[in-house]
Amino acid sequence: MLLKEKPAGFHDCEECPIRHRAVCARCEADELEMLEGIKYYRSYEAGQRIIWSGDRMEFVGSVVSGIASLTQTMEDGRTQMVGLLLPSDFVGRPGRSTAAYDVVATTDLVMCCFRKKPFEQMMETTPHIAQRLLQMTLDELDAAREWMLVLGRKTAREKIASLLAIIGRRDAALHMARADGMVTFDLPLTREAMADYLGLTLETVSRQISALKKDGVIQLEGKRHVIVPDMDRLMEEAGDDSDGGLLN
Amino acid sequence: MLLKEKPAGFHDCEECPIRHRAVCARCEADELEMLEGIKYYRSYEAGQRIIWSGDRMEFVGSVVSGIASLTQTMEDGRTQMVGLLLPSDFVGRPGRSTAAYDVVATTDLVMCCFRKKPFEQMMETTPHIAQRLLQMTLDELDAAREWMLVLGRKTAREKIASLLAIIGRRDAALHMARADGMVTFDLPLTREAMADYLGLTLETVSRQISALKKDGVIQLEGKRHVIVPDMDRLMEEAGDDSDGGLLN
DNA sequence: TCGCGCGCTTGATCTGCGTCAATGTCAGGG
DNA sequence: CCCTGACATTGACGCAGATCAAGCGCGCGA
Repeated sequence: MLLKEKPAGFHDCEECPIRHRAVCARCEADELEMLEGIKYYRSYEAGQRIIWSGDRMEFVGSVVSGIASLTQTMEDGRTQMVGLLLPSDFVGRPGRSTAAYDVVATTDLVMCCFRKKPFEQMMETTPHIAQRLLQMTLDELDAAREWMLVLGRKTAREKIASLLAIIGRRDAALHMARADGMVTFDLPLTREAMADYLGLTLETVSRQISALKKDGVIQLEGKRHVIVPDMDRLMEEAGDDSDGGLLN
Repeated sequence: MLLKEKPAGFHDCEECPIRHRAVCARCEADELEMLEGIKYYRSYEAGQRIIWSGDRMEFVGSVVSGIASLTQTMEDGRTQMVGLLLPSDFVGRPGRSTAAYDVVATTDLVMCCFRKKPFEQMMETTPHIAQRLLQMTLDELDAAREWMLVLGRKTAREKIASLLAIIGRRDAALHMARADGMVTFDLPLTREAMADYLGLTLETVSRQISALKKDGVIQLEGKRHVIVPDMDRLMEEAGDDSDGGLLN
């Protein structure tokens, strides 16, 4: 759905992720903003497909709120999620005209979009955009490669722990670590989506979550709300020696 | 080993991959060339480790000849290859000071290196470099994500077929397709390296290669030389619906 | 020329996870 | 209130691929 107004809580350039964390490290978004009809907001419902693999890409943009996922599917239906897009993450590929993966709204979602052609022209005349995009793309590449280790070499239990650690870490950074060291968050994914991300079946995901719960690594409230009493323990379960953050 | 001379066959900027396929889409390498001591060549022997994960990165560069691989290793020794670097591929990450993965020379290798600091300064003043690097990084990201599907969802047989298809395709493009449609190449990897790339054990790699041979999908001359009578058949075995090339 | 070691193959057995199937839980709608 | 459908859990069973182990082929240095 195309939004006539900027979504509530997002005024002008100020809170727009393009400005803060994505393209516009030095406020090129202001300039984009001024170009009539280039920038617009759009909302999607959970489960809605935003882009089909192979489609023409009409826009690039970034996630304002909600979660989207990049997935690849084989003819026989096997699917693998290849990227999890969180608020401020960039979608699309300057210089390529057709999409390489499906993009699906995993939760209700608001995107901030730019028409592709003018954006590309903008990129050529405004060096900071390319430099900023390069940094973001390198971050995504690192994340993808870290995930390759998870997919290729970790056990089901370690996979689950890795996923929980990533989501937990991100949430801890967002909401500040709690005094008692506990980390708490809602899982934004169904068991099936987790399975697609981890290269498992949903049954295995469910079993391993139950096992982690039984062993006291996590606690559950309902199906989706996770409490991690000891983040270090969780990361140990994940077989994780990395610091997880981007150290630079 | 630091080379005093440019390696045979590589004169000035002309054949340097930085010029042709990597950073220097519009000949910035000429400028770099002029900066004393910034650019140099270096050779490594097969098996030699070029960079340890966590090390300070002193340089960025690109592969001139040979094959390098990016690998991640867990404390217990499980390792996953997260990238295969072929001639013209870029190594290193502007803006980050420590390496995130091990880089290992899989074959004898020659690299073309730039000292990192001056290269970064160069990038700020020469927009085309960042734009070129962005395109390359996006390509690598696509490759990494395609590989996530292989790691997460494909069977051992499909994994092997996928790897052979990638190498074969690349080689076919390089040496031009043969009239009879056969594709022929040498495997640049040991069975163990293939296993690390595919998230398998070397025994499984060996067995599946034998199986593909028995079924007539490939032929072998010695251990390493592969003949693919029918590339389409191989790609079918790989479960591959993608075009493989970058369509743009 | 021989022996040594490395890369590779092949066999036997084990096991983690996929598969199939039944059941549980909960929110929303009539 | 119950019915329905989406999501999740749990159990029984089988198989692809890991693990353990033995042996092969070939290049290389003594």
